[in-house]
Amino acid sequence: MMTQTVRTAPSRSRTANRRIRRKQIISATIESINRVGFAETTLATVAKLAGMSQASLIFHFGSKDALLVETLQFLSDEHQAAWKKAYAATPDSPLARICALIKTDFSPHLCNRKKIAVWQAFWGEAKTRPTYLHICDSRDNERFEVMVRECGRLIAEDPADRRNPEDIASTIDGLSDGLWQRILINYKEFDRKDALRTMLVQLQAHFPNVPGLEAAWESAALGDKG
Amino acid sequence: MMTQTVRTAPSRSRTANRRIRRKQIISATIESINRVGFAETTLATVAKLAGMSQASLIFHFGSKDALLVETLQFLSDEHQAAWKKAYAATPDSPLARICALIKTDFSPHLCNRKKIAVWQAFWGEAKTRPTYLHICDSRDNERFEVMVRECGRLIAEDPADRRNPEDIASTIDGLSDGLWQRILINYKEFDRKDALRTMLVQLQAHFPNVPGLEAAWESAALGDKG
DNA sequence: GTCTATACGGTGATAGAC
DNA sequence: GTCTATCACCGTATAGAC
Repeated sequence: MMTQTVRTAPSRSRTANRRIRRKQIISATIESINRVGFAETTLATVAKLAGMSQASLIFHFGSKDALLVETLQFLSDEHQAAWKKAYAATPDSPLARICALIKTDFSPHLCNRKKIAVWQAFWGEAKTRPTYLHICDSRDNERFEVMVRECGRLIAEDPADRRNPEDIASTIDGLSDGLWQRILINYKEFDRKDALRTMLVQLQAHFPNVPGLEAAWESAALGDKG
Repeated sequence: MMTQTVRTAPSRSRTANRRIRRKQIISATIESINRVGFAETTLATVAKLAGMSQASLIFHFGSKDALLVETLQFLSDEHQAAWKKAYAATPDSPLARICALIKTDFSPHLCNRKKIAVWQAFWGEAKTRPTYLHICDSRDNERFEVMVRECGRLIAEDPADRRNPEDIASTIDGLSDGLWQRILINYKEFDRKDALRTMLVQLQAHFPNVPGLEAAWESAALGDKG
């Protein structure tokens, strides 16, 4: 049963090819949702963008529904990997970490009209598709918990500060989501940089007496690469 | 050519019936998007909920696309009428008006999972449908301008306050949008009342030295009826 | 105005050659 | 694994009776 270890190279290359193909198809799905929308995305539109036949999509994913779920999962994993990487690369200071988490959300790699359009499309379908709802909910919750913890630590630095960390984290994460939407809808007057400035304004309002907030904000990397 | 003025009553009743029918169909469309989602909403699902044939829907709206556009327009008009009514019914104080605008957004009549699901569905399709984009953009912009003006007046009450009213208004409106989304996705842990509390937390952060903020917040009506 | 019946194109998925 | 050909089904919209 274990003799296949003699030659693993071909097997590795096979699964590598498999992953590359799947990634190609998922990218084409994202591109299709971006160009023609979720409701108009069909196997035909995806196959054309991926440069292969509809039958190949079914071969690799089993069904259109499964492809869409895996596309959403890909975006969710990408987002999670990005903020976790930025978090890990940031010194253990609540202020620095809050800034890093926020800035990651608005890095060009994650925050562009194409990706936002696709996220928005999945959110729009989430209520009637339990699988989507679960993926979207998990994405938000894990990051929210980290944000609550860091806000709690920052608040605790001032013993007189009695605010609830969850409330502060809710305004931060909530504003992130709302500004993403505004970038998509009101793109002629509001872009990524406007959103970053707005996030800083809110942060300053929450922590007017914390020294070095602007410095921490400026020095936080955008964390461009996922 | 003008003799039909002799009897306008039947004509009025005809157009009244027409409006009632159209309203019925739009309500059924909202219900369908809420139940089966935008992508799965068909003339068949709407017709069944409306209790009439598919041909009747086409007769009244011309096409499925036109019906969807008019449904979005209906929601937009409803939202606009609600905040304008609340605004008009509020004393001419910037603080009271800001509170009224915020609270209207979270009144049960506008802010429930059914309506949010439908808005979210249209936002998800907005990027690829210029008509949707235009309606959504107009909805946001007009309210935003009022919010900017009232924030400006409130800021001006303190001559030392040099903040930009647009930035403050962006955080308020942006958070409203983000919390709507969270109510939809994370409904088990976050509802309308949580959202209202979160909005107040942000407002307090922006205006910690404004006297009577909590009182103004409490006395602002929810503006339940559109 | 509202219905039933239907035209017609496009949809996801399968079969089978290579 | 990937393709072409094909299937059964469902989508919007129309025609025409009432």
